[in-house]
Amino acid sequence: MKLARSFYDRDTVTVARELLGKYLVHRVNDETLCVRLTETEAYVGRMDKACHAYNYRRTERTSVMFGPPGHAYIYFIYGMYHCLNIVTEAVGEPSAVLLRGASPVGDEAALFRRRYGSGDRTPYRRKNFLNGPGKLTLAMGLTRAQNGLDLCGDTLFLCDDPADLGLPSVPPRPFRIETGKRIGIDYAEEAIDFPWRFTLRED
DNA sequence: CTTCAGATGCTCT
DNA sequence: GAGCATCTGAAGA
Repeated sequence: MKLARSFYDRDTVTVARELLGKYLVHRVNDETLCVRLTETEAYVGRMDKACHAYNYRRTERTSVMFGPPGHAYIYFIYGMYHCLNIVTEAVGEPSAVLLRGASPVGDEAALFRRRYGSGDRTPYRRKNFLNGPGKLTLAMGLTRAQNGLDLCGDTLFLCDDPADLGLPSVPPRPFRIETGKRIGIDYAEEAIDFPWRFTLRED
């Protein structure tokens, strides 16, 4: 079942935790790219110095976060990577969840091709395949071209069960959530220590 | 396992 | 012009 607008229209930290184990789907041409989310981070513009929209700072880049929840905020970083965020909370409250890690589901070959090209130059590696925000967007074929997309549409969305898409259904297993500090925000002063990074663990 | 440098270009001041 | 919500390969412990 596709996640509804109401799922995203909630407290950002809650959404970040509950996104773990959910499936991200991108339909492009005749391909269905799908991953299971394993790592997220919360960003809240109202009071979080790590957030691009801290203190309600509104620029062309951050404008999507000010809009309705359940949309994609995708930005370009370090000259060569993209990061995908899920916009949360009500209109006017700029906040989002950064998707930092996942595991492949379904057509792994399509994900590998986007991440490593044809494989001629870079060998396909299963290890560390989707454990980073830039890797995730690369494999899922996401760039600024998809910035602002409505996740309640049919192109890019999240769901509870990939079986609805004809993909192999993974039997749900219990997991625990590991909590920690966010990554790569050394400039964020007191917000450096916010425990807003969440990782799915199944031991 | 760890640290480290380099790549590379958009975004905001 | 400075900084960046990153990744990779190389080198060391």
